[in-house]
Amino acid sequence: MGKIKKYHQIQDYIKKRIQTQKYPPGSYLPSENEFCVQFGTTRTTVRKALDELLKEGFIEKEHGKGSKVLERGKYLGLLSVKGFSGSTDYKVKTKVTEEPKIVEWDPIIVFPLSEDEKSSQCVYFQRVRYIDDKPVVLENNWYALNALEPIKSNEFVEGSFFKTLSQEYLIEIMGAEQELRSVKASEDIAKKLGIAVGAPILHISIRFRTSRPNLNLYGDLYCNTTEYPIRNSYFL
Amino acid sequence: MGKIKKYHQIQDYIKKRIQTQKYPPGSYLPSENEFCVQFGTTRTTVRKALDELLKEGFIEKEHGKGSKVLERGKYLGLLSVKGFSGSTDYKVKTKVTEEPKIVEWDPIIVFPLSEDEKSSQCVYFQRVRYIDDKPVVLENNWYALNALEPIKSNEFVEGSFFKTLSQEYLIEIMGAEQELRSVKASEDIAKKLGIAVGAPILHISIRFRTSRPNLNLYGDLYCNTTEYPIRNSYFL
DNA sequence: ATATTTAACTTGTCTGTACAATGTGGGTAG
DNA sequence: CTACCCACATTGTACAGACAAGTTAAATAT
Repeated sequence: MGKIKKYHQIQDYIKKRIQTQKYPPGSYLPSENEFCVQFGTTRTTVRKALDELLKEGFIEKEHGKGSKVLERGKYLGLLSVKGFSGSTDYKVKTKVTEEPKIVEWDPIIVFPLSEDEKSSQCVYFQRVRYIDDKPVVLENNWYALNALEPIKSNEFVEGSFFKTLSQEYLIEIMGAEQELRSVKASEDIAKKLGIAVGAPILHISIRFRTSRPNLNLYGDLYCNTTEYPIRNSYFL
Repeated sequence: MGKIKKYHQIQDYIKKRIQTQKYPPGSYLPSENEFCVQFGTTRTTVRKALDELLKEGFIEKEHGKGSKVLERGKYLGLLSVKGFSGSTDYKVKTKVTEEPKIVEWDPIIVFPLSEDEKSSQCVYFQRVRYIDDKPVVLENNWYALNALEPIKSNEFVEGSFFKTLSQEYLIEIMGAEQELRSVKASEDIAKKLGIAVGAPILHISIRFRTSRPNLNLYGDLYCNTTEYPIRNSYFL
């Protein structure tokens, strides 16, 4: 064997089939013994692969039953508007207010760009999130053009940019850094969120790290938290 | 063997020695083979125990060298003031403005209390965090009296409440939920943080889950983010 | 028909072994 | 003295097998 690790091959094989919905969320993977036969290996190695997928949040294991495929993107630790995921209390709608287009980097991004990113132009788009038909979050996004092609918003899988990355490009979010500030709403933001100028607004700057080496996603969010606070939970 | 799992015994043994500083941060654990001899088992089992400690963030492994004890509380996902941990750019000081005392639950806590907690009184204390001698964070904390005795602030290990929990009571933080709001500073808060009334302030409500079954720690924080934004990063 | 038992299948724990890959320090050759 | 090499300790990967524990559905007994 060269440098390729067997458990890593198995892990990637299964991950790819999950991402492309060949193992859809909620379904059970083939049993460990079936994978052993398929890959001509032992349970130790198959279990190592499944353990990795467990840590990455792709599957969950049920003693005596099997390994179940999870809905990816219940992002642990990711900030989300209270009631966003799972809860059906609120109707969340997203409107793309600026179609993805190629522009220069915006100096508003607080994170230092890599040389690779600086040398490239970037793709920018803007969305507004509505809850109960009221605008709550204004979201700006950027990424380097040389790391990922522009994606038209009407090509978004189920209207979601992140789902598109996972299912169409096999790119996963590996982590993120965020900076939070409480600021007064500017005239422009106040107008877009339908609030008074000077009202307290939560400003969040995010850098998402992805599984594609040179691809970072940058976000700049403005949240009206008076009615819907931002939630964040993490475990382990 | 009954129901006790061998790897769990080893895991707990090592964890306890880390918590009580018998394996201090930065040091290396005995090798896997040494643990094998000590516990009369095989490397597979020892490695399983170490894997768990790895996931819990107690150790980190270095190929060819050994397992190094980590400083606990490089809080994955926990909100921290930019530059707080590790960075020596800022001098962070903490002042206890309200000594731990027994009071009734404050209705400001946004999380629902358990029946067990409601039936108990609670311990309350307040601290102010200073960076470069300027007040930046006002922090209120509560926990149920029937889950943990009151701890005097002069008994805090290195002035830290969380270090005290870990080292003196072997209680670890298992996770947390947070709610973030951008609000206007009230008169009281403005005075304590030395800012103007009505200035935008980041209000964070936290519930920490701990390894002690009935113990939750509740926090209510007010942050002046104009100079020092709040940072939050997570990975995996 | 209903309740119980059994068998088959699944994941979880553990033993024992072997070799690969990495890091360290000492010895050797230049 | 320096640079290289080698033996050694450590963690990483993988194999093969055994039994425990939880789940499910079919077979059996009532």
